[in-house]
Amino acid sequence: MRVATWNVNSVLARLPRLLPWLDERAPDVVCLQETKLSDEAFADALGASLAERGYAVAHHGQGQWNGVALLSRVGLDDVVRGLPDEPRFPAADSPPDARAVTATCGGLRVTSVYVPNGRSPDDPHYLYKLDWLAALRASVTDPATAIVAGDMNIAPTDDDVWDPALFVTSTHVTPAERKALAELTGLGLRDVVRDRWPDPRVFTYWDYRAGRFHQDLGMRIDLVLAGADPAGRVAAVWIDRKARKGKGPSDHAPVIVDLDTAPDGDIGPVVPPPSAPAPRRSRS
DNA sequence: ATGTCCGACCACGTCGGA
Repeated sequence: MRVATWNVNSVLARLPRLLPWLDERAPDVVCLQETKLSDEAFADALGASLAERGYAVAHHGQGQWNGVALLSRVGLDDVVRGLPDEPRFPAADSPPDARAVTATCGGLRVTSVYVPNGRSPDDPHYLYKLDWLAALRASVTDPATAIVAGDMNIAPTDDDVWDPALFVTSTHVTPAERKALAELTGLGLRDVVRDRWPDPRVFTYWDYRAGRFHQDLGMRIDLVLAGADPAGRVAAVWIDRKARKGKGPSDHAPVIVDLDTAPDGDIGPVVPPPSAPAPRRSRS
């Protein structure tokens, strides 16, 4: 089962990249962030194309900003939009941002998250970010079968930033944010990209400006956090840098995780074992 | 400081957000 997360920075602007990417990578479960559409507009723009490809969809959108979605072709059940008791910004009676959507897909409880940016450590939005992370942690009730994936807007360590010195006064790297993330992973969630790729300079986001992608000056802020069950079945993990290249990319690259099928589980298509004989090709 | 992109809007340029 292939699980992916991608901050698309407007799903409408990214349609010419998203649909070919789905066809090429064939993920079974996709967490999208920053769709920037209402639920109605998302259904109008993508409903038919996704149904054609076999995806069930749970979109949680608000229009101009934010917006998250889950696409799945291994089941999509018990959808929950938002987080229980999620904080609101700028005031407690403001409408909630569309930043999380959860469903059961292929036997896993998957949440697509778009953590608040924080803007700067002295901004009220930063405190909102910390509160939101606490609500996210509280929402994970069964860590063993959970996957929390998306744009965390936190670089877990200095190895996840192209130049830590430039970020000392910035959000994304502060001890409080990293502590909030550590408390989330402390539930028993593995950062599976870091497990697989322990060296520095493994990035998922590069600013559009100043040729940052070309120079590989990025950050790793898009994470796949996996509970014991999925983490124990990780077969492959990579950051799909190809999707960041070419014409009209998002500023984020997708993160892709392949899970082996459990021996007795009903969690999706079975991958043929490597020993299976290759299909004979007819010459014509 | 800031070489870009995105969506909105009393829209054809400017602005907030990232």
